[in-house]
Amino acid sequence: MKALKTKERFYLLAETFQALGDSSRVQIVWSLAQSELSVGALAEKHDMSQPAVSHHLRTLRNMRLVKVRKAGRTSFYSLDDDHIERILKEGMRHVEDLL
Amino acid sequence: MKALKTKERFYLLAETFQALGDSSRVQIVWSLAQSELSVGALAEKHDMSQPAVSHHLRTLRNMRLVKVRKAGRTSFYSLDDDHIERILKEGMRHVEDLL
DNA sequence: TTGATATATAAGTATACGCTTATGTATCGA
DNA sequence: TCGATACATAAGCGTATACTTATATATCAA
Repeated sequence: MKALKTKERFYLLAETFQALGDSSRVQIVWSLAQSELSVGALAEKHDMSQPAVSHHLRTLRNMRLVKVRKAGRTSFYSLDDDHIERILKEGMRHVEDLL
Repeated sequence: MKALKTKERFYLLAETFQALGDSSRVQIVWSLAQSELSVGALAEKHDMSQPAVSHHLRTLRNMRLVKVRKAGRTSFYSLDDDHIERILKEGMRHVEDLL
């Protein structure tokens, strides 16, 4: 698995950015960069339906941007690794320069 | 223009990542991180049609990820600022961890 | 000016995506 | 066990996006 073709790496890279390329998802990820949150808490915080949040979290999980910790019937989500927050912050710095 | 609403900043952030969230575009941007290139050179390098490349470059220009320098009938593209390359590299580090 | 080159734009089409509504699954409390 | 809670998944719909083909604009060379 180590010797993945260059094209496939770029494909994964694009998929990663695409996962962040939605207003709802990037706000979810931003919230998770501050603290671990449950699905319901995310839905309430961002005024979204529970299925919509769940769907977005699956997209983010697929790209390993977030991870789950299950406790009883509650699923707590958090960022999967340190890269994610750096990508977000660097992206936000770019956006701030646009203003 | 400085006091942009939080929601709008996240919307721009999502648009920025979305611009990078395509396999063709992210490869184009990666190439431009190495050197300035013309539209034709990019089309040849990545085996894409000229209109397709031009269209992608417009998307990237809209988010100020790339900039143009015109010389005669040739348009040379390069990255717009330093954030872009850092976002790419950090994203690639995340992807490498997936392998 | 004429033809060729380099890029940009437009129109049309096929696919992908995000939302809502409805339903399924698992866990807890009584 | 039964009902309620928390989350996940499925289906369906409307919109957005990425490509190709065709055409427009601008510059250079002769």
